Amino acid sequence: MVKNTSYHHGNLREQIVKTAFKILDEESIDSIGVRKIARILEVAHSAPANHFQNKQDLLTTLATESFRHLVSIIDKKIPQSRVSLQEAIHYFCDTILKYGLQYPNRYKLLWRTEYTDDKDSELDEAMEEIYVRLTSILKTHAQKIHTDIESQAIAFWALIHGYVLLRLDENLKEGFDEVTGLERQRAIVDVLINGIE
Amino acid sequence: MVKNTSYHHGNLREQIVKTAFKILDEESIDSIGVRKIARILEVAHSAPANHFQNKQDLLTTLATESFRHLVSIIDKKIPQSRVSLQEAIHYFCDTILKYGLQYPNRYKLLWRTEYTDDKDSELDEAMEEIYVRLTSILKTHAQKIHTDIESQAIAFWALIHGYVLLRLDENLKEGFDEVTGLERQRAIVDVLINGIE
DNA sequence: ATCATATATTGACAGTGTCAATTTAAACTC
DNA sequence: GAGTTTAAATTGACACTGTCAATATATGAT
Repeated sequence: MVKNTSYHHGNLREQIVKTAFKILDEESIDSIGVRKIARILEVAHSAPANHFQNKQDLLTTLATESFRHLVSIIDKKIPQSRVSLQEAIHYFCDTILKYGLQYPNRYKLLWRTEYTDDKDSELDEAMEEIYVRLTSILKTHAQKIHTDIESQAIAFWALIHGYVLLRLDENLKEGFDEVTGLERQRAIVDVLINGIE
Repeated sequence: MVKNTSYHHGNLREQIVKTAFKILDEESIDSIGVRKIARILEVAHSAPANHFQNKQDLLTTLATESFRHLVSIIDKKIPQSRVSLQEAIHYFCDTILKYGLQYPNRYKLLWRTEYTDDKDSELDEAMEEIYVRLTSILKTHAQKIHTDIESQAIAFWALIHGYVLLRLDENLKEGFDEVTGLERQRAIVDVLINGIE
């Protein structure tokens, strides 16, 4: 199915990324291995080296693509400026949570810089786009906000980011968060919105 | 120095934990290895197996001890009930951030359940204590808070936890958080306090 | 002093990531 | 179209890793 009679694979790089994502989604970050991927694709254990310098390079590619994917999701139905600040913030936060719940390991990979190459400018720029989306929401409603917009952005980002990770790592002990779905998230985000208005 | 002329090491378990913490603090979670530790302690590569079933078991011990350590720090000068809610919350959050900045890899290990044994009840209980500390602060000032105390607790915890991780993972892009020290943290926590009062 | 137990050793196995040297296929040039 | 260059895949090696089984040794209890 994947095997190709020709010596040259043709689109091996693409297949490697695809397989790596599959392992990432079905298992974990640490389950990703270059030899394992090569075995799955029925190719020599060292074949991936032609397309990725090393494992970190591969993970950096996964992170960069994931960032772009997430940004594209956000942009798909980004609220117009006429909606309320609350609506816009909730849209942003809901999208992040939804993505995290759907792709837990991708979400973790996005922010764990020890796995990726911190000198990679493409990754840097892809990540930056997330912050741009959030700050632009706050800026369009700046008239409602008193004081420092940067602190507000960091506050919202820390809140939603922390909550998503707590959910993904199952750090909210039993009974501590039996409210599922988006309800809890809406509640805590509302507290913060209440704090800035 | 570590080497002991006797066949039996005497306190090998203790030494393993100590060495593991050293590697954790100076390098990373993934740098911890049972063979590596054995090499450092000049014992056979399989000696640690007598004290820890496997690597996960060792990491679970590190996490449990770290939780207890963190709780002991919190308890050392936990504010009395007479201080303001704001003071009490700031004390809690500052302590968490300070610990995270001092022991970044321990902090990460605490919440990354994929490294530890999620069936370990000791670890569970040690973690639970953190939440107990936070909720008790909110409860002693319950009169000032309107609505759902659980959501408030989760909101604060998500905010501080998220902020600490953003700092540790260096996810706050350049210029996005040039305010160092506790200043930024105080600012975002104040926003949330403002939201609940 | 003997025996049981706890602890440490040795050796093996299947993995891993990353090199270097080699072979093959495709692409480009004359 | 033939010859050469270049890209991509292969093979083999190296030094690691965690874990298991079999063995050896020392300690503590009887």
